[in-house]
Amino acid sequence: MQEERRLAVLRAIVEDYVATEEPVGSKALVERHGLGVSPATVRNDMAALEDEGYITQPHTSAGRVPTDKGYRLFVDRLTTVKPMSQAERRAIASLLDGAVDLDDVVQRSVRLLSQLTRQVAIVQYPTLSRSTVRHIELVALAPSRLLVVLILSTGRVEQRLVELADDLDDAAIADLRALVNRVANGEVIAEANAALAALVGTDGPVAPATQAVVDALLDAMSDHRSDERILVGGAANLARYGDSFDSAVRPLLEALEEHVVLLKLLGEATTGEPITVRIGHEGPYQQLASTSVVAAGYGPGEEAFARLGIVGPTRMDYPGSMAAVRAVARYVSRILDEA
Amino acid sequence: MQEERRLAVLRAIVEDYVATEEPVGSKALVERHGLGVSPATVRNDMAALEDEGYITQPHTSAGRVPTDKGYRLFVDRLTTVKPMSQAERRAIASLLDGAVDLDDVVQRSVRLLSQLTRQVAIVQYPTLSRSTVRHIELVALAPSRLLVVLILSTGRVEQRLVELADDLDDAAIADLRALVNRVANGEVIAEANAALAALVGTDGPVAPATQAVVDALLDAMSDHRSDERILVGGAANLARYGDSFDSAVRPLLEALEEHVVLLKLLGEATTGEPITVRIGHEGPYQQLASTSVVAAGYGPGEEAFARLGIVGPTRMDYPGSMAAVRAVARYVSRILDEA
DNA sequence: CCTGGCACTCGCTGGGTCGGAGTGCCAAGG
DNA sequence: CCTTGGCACTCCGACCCAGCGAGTGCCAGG
Repeated sequence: MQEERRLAVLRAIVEDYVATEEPVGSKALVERHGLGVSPATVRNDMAALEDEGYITQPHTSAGRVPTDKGYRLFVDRLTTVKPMSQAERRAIASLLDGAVDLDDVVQRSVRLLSQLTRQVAIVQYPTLSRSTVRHIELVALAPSRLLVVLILSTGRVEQRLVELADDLDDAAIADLRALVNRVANGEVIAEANAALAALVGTDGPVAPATQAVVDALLDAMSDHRSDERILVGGAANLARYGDSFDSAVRPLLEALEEHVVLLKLLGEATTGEPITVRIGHEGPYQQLASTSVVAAGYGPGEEAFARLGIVGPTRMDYPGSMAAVRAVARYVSRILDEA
Repeated sequence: MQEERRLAVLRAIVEDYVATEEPVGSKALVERHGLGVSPATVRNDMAALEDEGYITQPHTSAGRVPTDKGYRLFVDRLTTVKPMSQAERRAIASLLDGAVDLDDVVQRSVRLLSQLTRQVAIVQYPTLSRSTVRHIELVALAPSRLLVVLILSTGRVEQRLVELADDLDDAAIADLRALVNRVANGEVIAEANAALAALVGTDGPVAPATQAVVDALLDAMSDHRSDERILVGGAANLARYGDSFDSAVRPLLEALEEHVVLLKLLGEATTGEPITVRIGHEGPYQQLASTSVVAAGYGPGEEAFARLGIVGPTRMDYPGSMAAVRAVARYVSRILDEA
């Protein structure tokens, strides 16, 4: 069955090219992999694969290199996400279990991912949108200064400083605290937002202090920064790119600063598949044509409410990266479940 | 006065080399700077400067390049930190004034510094050690689950989740809250730490809930991570290094991941001078021999309690970098003063 | 002490050669 | 019909070599 062998040849090409970073020729291929056929046969297959657009040669009379389309086929049909070894699982679990709070979980995840895959890792902070209000605290710093602290179910804490026009005594603060907590506690952000807005939106006059505190809360909740926050790590791995500095490292280095771009990369396909792979040109960013993204959603329960992943050269170890990303996403989800 | 002219020659060499990134020869020097002497004269001066170790030639019959010692002399004696332009000051002020909390201040500072200097920027989060306890909040998430929130004067918020062996009612929680706040509020971290420790250190039996809460607080306060936290930004500027990828970019990229190393770089000379410059080899890290650090302390009041700065190639615009670092440090200090 | 002149050094550039890896094609064999 | 060995061809990359030019060091004269 020659169709099957052709796919085996493609797989071999991808694996060899990923390993050696050099165009792979027919002779080396039959030697390194036990294909059981002659180089000439492989050459025929390679010609066919090239016709179909799965591989290409950098120049006449050089070996073959996988195209983006070739990687795509490899990822979709020629590989299964290999499970992590027992030791790796333990390492992941022990590192993540030591986290003390949400920020720490995110930081550790980034480090973990970048070390496991030896690529640049990206972890999005859990978005506010699906979390609920756990508690609102008002602290009087001075008679006319109030610290408003918003604690969310994801463990995120937002704070705002409020200057009041007139002084408030403890009882008034307690009343206000009780009021906002009664209205907002346990609600999803959007609901809490609406409820608080309604509180001051009624016709009757509203105490200026209430107004100020509610404003601060609305500001903290609608804070888009939190939705867009991500953490990047492992940039040192870019140093291993070796060649192709201009074509790959430079644009990526620039993209890493643009968190909005990274979010788009991570979030391109939020639905369906548990793990998504974007390869090379498959995306709106021409400058990132030679980089790939492996990402997965994570979050407590079934619903993924934030994403994490890695970014690397198209020439990367996809099975390994996918396994690492999936494993870390699972463990982080579990941690969040427990919290 | 030939001594003076020699220094002028050194200054001209540094400036030209920084601008062109190429060894500078005697002829180009007299043309680009109005030195008023002939190339031959400059050559004599250059020979003398080379004897003294301030400049060197990459190979015979090439132009001269400043040595670390030459940069040092340049920074110490040949340059004054030029004040920022009015427009730049306004830009700094307006960008930093928009910050909503401490994290935001740090993030904006990094962005600002990296944009102003076009180098990699590093900002250390204010250390806990000199901040005071503003408020401690206890939130009952469930009868046996308590969220402990520690709010510090610097605006930092630490939180810990505490699982209690037995349930606590609201009154008990209120009592406990009042107790820890009475003991710790307004105290410097170290004092609060001691006071809290004393609370459970006495001979008499202590309620397990109190013990658990105090443990969580002590943990949060002694948290060394906070002392070591820094934010890095502007790594994309590394792409401009162009040449010397292996010698400069790679080790620096690796160092950027090692926050401990960065802290050492930033903190090397905490005292004395308002702004410190480490040039090339002047430090324990051989791999960073071709990078320089410009850093300054910042903090409310007179005392600097954290540092910020930039990292770049030894071949950098020192006057500009120093001006930017100093300006940002001042503005951040002012912001913290107000908060 | 500065300056013009002069011989010298040495890295960089461009052209030309050569070897080797790899290909495509073809004819023969299973 | 697929596979295989053979063979001519292509083309990259390494190597060598010469010429150029920027820059230097030194010296003698002002």
